[in-house]
Amino acid sequence: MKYNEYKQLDYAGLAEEVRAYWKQNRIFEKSVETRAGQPTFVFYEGPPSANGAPGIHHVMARAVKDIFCRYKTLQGFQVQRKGGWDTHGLPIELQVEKELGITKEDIGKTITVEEYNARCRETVMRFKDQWDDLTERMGYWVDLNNPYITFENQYIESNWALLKKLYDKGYLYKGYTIQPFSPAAGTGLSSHELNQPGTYRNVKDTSIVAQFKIINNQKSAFLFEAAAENYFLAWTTTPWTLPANTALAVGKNIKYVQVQTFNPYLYTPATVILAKDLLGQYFSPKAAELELEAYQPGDKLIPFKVLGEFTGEQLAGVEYEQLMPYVQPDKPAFRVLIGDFVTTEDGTGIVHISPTFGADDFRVAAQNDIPALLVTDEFGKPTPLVNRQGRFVKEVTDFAGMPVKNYDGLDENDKEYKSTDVLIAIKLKEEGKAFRVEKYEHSYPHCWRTDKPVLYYPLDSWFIKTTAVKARLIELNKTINWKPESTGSGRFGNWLENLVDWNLSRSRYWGTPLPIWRTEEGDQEICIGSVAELDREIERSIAAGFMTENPLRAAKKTVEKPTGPKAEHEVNTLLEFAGEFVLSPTGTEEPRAELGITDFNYEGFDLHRPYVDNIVLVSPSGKPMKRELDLIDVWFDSGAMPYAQWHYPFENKETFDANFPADFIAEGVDQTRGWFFTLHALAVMLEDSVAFKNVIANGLVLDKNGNKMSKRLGNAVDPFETIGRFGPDATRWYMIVNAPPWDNLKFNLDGITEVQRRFFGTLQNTYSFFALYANLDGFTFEGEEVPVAQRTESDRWIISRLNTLVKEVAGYFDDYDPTKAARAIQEFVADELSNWYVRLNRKRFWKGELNQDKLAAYQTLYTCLETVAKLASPIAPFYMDRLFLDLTHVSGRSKSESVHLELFPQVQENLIDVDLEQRMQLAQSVSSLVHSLRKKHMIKVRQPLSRILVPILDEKMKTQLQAVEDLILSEVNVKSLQYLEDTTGILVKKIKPNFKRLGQVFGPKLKLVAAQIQQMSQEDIAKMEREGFFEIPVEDDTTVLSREDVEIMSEDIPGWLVASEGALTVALDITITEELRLEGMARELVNRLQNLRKDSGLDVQDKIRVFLQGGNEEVAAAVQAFGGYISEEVQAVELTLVPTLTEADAAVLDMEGFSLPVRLEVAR
RNA sequence: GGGCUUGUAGCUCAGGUGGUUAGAGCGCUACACUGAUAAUGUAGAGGUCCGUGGUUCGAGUCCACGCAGGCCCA
Repeated sequence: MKYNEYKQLDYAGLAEEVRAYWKQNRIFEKSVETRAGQPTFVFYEGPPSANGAPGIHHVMARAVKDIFCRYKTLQGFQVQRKGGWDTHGLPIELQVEKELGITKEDIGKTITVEEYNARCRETVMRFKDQWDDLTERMGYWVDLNNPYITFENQYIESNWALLKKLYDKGYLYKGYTIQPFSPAAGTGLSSHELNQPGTYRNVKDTSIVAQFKIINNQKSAFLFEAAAENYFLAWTTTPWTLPANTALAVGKNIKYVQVQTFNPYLYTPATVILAKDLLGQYFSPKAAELELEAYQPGDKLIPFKVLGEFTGEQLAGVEYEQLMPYVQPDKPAFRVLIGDFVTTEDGTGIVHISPTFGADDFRVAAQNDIPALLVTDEFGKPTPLVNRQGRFVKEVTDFAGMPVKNYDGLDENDKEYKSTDVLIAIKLKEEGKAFRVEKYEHSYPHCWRTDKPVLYYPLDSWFIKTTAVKARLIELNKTINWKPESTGSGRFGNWLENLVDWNLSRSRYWGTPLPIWRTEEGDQEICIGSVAELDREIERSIAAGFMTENPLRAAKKTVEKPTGPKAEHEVNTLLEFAGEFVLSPTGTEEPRAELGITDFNYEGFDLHRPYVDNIVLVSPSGKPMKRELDLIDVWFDSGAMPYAQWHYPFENKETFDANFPADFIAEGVDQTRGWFFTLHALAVMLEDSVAFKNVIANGLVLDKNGNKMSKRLGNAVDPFETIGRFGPDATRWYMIVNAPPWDNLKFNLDGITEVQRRFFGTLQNTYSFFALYANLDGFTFEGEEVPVAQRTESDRWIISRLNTLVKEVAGYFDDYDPTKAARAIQEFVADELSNWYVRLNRKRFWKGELNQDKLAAYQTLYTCLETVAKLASPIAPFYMDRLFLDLTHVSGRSKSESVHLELFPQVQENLIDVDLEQRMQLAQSVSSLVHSLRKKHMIKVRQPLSRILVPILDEKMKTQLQAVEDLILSEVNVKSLQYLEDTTGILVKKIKPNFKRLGQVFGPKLKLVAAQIQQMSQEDIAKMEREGFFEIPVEDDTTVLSREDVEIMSEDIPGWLVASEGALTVALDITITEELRLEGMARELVNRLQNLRKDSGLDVQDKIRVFLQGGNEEVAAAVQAFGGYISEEVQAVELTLVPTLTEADAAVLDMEGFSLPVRLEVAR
């Protein structure tokens, strides 16, 4: 049997062949099956959304996932990889709306929710085929046949079960969030709607800088040392929110000043606090000269005096009196907080906080336990001080019923018109609570439907009370191994530190419905946790007369052909897809009590809107309950994936237990607050556990110039094209070797070419070299292995390096650092295996019979190749599998069908020889220095030289060098190596202070000492070497230097050619004797004859007869002296000098200076 | 605006705990080698280590403040 030989390797074609082989032989499945019963390594697939085409960054992300799953499989773990699809969410809705040319407004009008959702269901899987294709082509092993799909009923049911569990623990509650709200339209607006063109407009509003009176207590005492009355100045462009103020925010590092001055409207003395940077906005420099005492009420210039300066941090916690005391809070408020959103760009550097009317305000208040001001409406429900019509509630007596913006359509140009903001300003001025009132022009959002101003307003929302487990979230996060570490402690850690409750609600259509049914008054509700429970409740509702039939058991319905202004084909598409899931009979007539959960026909109903919305349940007191219309955040879908992918807790309990938590996940760093968080939050709340133990947060894939890839800019790289051109292995290798996955990758196709040449090309060359000669010699690795101890120095060296490599690579993979693993492998293959081991040992492979030495060479090289194939197989799965199989098919050393079914190589510590690795390094350095000397003096390597001289520093160095002496001599073509032991008087030496050591002793005096050392003469150095110490003067004193305080190295040997590298010095004798000259000539002849052999198309094993034309004395002498050597090298059975050769049958060798006719005959 | 992160040769990247001549590969130039040959070796050119301050005998490395790019959040 022969090793496969390749003329020219097509990497992409090879990968396709291997892919087909895997498919045919079910290698992926076997890689999981054969590990049954072994410890599991759990991996979670973060589900991609298939509503867009995959990009090159997905290749990156998935390569990272794949590498560790393959690696752990090699380590003997069973690694199940269930694929998944994320199918809900706003992007899908927006895409559908764009395609149909509709807006959210049309849903329920020109298109039914049913049709709309059918369209979403179709759209979301549109690119599934492309995704599956890429997955296979790039070699990402994941189970595509049984993926979890978030829109399936079972998945939704699992979500419901989890929500119910949270509900039962009291973690699910209804509250509010601050959202854009249009009182004129009576509806909330999405950020998408707010981003419509024309919604933001420049308007002139009344802005107020209000004075908040500081309470004198322990916290604020430092302010009252200088003044008896102090006020905070806070600016707002929405004065209508001032009655709802409950706090003020300052910037932690912003500087604030305390300023004594006068109120400009009442002319009363006032000491105010504001940001130092903004002092100039409120106080004229011209007034700085004025005396406070000279101030007369009504003076245009108001004098001021800075009394003190503080940071925001010092002001935090200071309390003040409520500005407009209409409504009282239910817990302590009116305090200064630190807010990261505070700036000194405008205003006063102090921000007024009204938790009901600002998103920042709400968040910072919640984090600091500051209440919002609320009143109770006629239904007993808490409401803010402004109602849903945009008017003040009656409790705000002075302004009761007034619209906070001009919702009555009054003419604002009318002289009599006064906005509510202006009325508030007037009141504050009168009370001495306004420091400045002025018109302010800014950009403010307006409702795209009514053109009226939008308010930021609290809207009902369902929350998961993540803050209740905040401490535990933080604690458990510390047990997670984050790559890079900073994402876990920094970005994710900080996020947890500033945690707010998880807002679950989404006012949309295509997603998992919130399974909560409520009475109209909200006094009774039920959270449904399963289809069975819903079924029971429906039956109760039917009994109570609220429903007539149970859709979970209903007969098949068909979708009515929609009417309306839609294109015919769209209607058909809708019908087509609707048909796949519309209700069909369950076929069961059993009484409901007997219905087991799995008895439901999950294809027979749909848990999406609108079907669930049509279900009306009955409350314990007999009232109807309707579903809360919200959908839940899609992030819940993906965070629930550890449970829902198995339809847990309804099925697969054992599978779930065996696969929770994950050992490893990997996604983009942008998932920090997305998937990483929702996985973590749900696991902590539901299981009091982490959801994953190791996580790689990978960076972005940018174009080669570091710009984001986008279709619009046309710089996006097509993954199919790239893989088709370079093959998946080089693509993956490039991505991994170039930069750690968590750094952004500047993706450059040239880089793949380079990787292909440098790594794959070199490895393939090495394999081809091996295969060529192994086939000739019939080497199949049969019989005994030559004991490593009996192999050559270089064999043992490469085997030692190989084992070191195995250890390193396993360490890097274990540490989730694939880049270091790839770099180590690449360096080994290119520099050590190919450019040193193979180069030095070439002759052993093609010279002579298959003796033990040759066998050892084959075995060594084979072992290296096979081991490299295993080590690199997680990263380059196709190529390495082919390499592995090409080797093992002949050797039979493994019967595995694939390298991916193998076990990772075990390091053999006893084969690692550090001394040997060191001396080979020495050999490489010496050779490199000799090469460099030859180069400098234009002496070809073919010209033998007589000797090298190496000054040795100690005995060990000598022994080390002696062991590799032959290697060096043959590599550099020199006859002998001499060791120079007593160097005194021969070597010129250089001395250098050991700064690290001396620095610690002398500190500031180091410079003096160093100067003294550098002035030491050759005699001084010799004395120091002899006696082991040396005295030098330092200032008035002397100090004794020991041998360790300095470094001494050779610099020159007079009369020799010298080169040095660090402490190593090499001298070369370049005298060329007659003998050497003839040998050089012989080598030239060998070289020319070899070329001729090759040019004549001879096979490497052909024997020849050589006839050289006589007449040249040099040639004659060389043949005379080295005929045997020449014959052996060129495999000549005869080497003869003949008087004349006719031009017809002779070739002419160019011998640099003369021509030499020659005739070759193949000897049969 | 905030949090996190990156910035070292033309390009891609290394540079534990501070130590005086800052490295590698690619690319470029020159030379050599030639039974691995679309390979290989040797040498050379190429650096304000993003900037400014500071700590230190000594800073690419530590600290502060900036600048530029990126991500997330607002």
